[in-house]
Amino acid sequence: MVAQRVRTRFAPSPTGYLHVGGLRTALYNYLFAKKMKGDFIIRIEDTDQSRKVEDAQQNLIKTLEWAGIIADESPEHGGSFGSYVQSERLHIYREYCDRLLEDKHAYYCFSTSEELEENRQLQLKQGFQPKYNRKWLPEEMGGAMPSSEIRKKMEAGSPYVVRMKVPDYISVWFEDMIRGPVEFDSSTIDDQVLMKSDGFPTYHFASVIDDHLMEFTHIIRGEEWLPSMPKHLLLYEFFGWEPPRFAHLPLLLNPDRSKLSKRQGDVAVEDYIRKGYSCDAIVNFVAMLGWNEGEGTEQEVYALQELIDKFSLERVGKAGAVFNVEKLNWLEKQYIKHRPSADIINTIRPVLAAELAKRETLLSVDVITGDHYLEQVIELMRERVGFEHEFVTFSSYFFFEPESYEEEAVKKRWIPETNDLLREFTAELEVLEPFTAETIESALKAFVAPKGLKAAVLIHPLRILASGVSFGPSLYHMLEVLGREAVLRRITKGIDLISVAE
RNA sequence: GGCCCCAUCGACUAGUGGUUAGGUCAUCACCCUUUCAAGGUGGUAGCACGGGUUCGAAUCCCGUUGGGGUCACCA
Repeated sequence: MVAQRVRTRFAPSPTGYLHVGGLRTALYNYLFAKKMKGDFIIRIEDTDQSRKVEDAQQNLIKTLEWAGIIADESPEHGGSFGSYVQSERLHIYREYCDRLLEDKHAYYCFSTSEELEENRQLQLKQGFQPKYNRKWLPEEMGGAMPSSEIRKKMEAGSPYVVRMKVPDYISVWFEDMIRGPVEFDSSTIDDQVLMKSDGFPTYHFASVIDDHLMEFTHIIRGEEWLPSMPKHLLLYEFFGWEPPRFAHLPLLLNPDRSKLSKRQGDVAVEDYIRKGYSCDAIVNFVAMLGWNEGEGTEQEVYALQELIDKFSLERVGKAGAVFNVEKLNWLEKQYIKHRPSADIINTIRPVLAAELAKRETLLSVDVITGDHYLEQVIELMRERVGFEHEFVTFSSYFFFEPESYEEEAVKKRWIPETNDLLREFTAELEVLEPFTAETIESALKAFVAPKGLKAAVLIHPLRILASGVSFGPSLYHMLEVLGREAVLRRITKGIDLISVAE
């Protein structure tokens, strides 16, 4: 057999936002395809019109692209295997359904949902596993329903579904690329509905047909699909198609080890984007949830291209992984530490603009929105923030006057002489030339030494007056960036306020 | 409940018969230090249990327990 070009897919249903588990599934499909020099495709599974959400499709694709996962073929970009939206392929499913009907691998079923439910309850009460009772299985297929009855219903225009006829007592086997051999007994499988009464196919039917027609070589999906493998395999067999290779990924888990879900934290990728996580960190983090390079590697930080180069399905683990935000936070910090300031400026400028629209600043807007100023703030703060937007929000004193002073810190750092010392030192700052971290530092030390005081008696009050808070970057550098005018203004104002307070 | 999957520190994991069971996050202590971070050093902490196989099991087999998934005209 000639080696085929690898084709993988991510097939979400447009019912809302992109789930982080979905992101990982998409990512692994993408990484595997790219690693194998193949194609990654997005297909939209919208066979349930009732759950369809407006704009979900575009959002899904947009979010994947945000993460750097670009499809080679998709509803948005086209491709030669379209349409990539299942609701636009109804005629195809109809055609293949007819084939199954003709070959006696499927049959019409006119049972109503009430009837089905009644049957289920009855079986439950009798202690049986609930299963479709095959009431409408035709006589010629081994059932009890005469074809005349079926014809009568048809002619009356009664609503129906099409079910697949699962053979009794055969074993279905396949080799999962992650889990190895898995075996099922067909007697535990229900006669799955293939076509719903609204004329739409079910997931199971549509995905098998599309996976074959779109020539996917590998199906990489979540473990929750493992139990429906026999249905899918049987369909391949009915059609005489060779199934692709399958890999079922372990689930992403809540801290309590149940399937990752809302209610126990955020599950939408959009939630994390909104909080300020970068695509670098999210992708890196999610990639490591279930995959690792192995072989004694101690690397934790991987760029997307690096993941592509190193990815392999063999190194995907079998056990579920807890989505641990702590480590994600750490990763985010790693990226912030090393990201070029120009990139950071691009993302924080809008944040700053939004703040500026809300609040007055006494600083020069031209200066504080300029590259030079922002770059200085970034270099002072990059090891102290958890998210990029915190360059603005966490250290707002670089852009706005402090509105209050940390009470505890004032109490701790103020002695009776503090304000007098501050006044005296201010006079020196006024004439200091140039006004740099270096000169401020030596001025302060020279000021304090003859008095037999420690630098700390001024350092802490200065920080509090200049920033409003007791923590932050190097004081001297902070004052330099703020500039003489702002520093003097803040000290003067602060002395007044704090004197009054005492 | 039936079926299926899974099982190394609190979390993510390395480990494929012989290791003082390694790394990262978190946590604790110390160092650095004007604060907060960052960084450095060190520490606490793990092979679910029971049987086999073997000279030797975290590693192989069986069972138990535990966890999870799935049993729709949803995907």
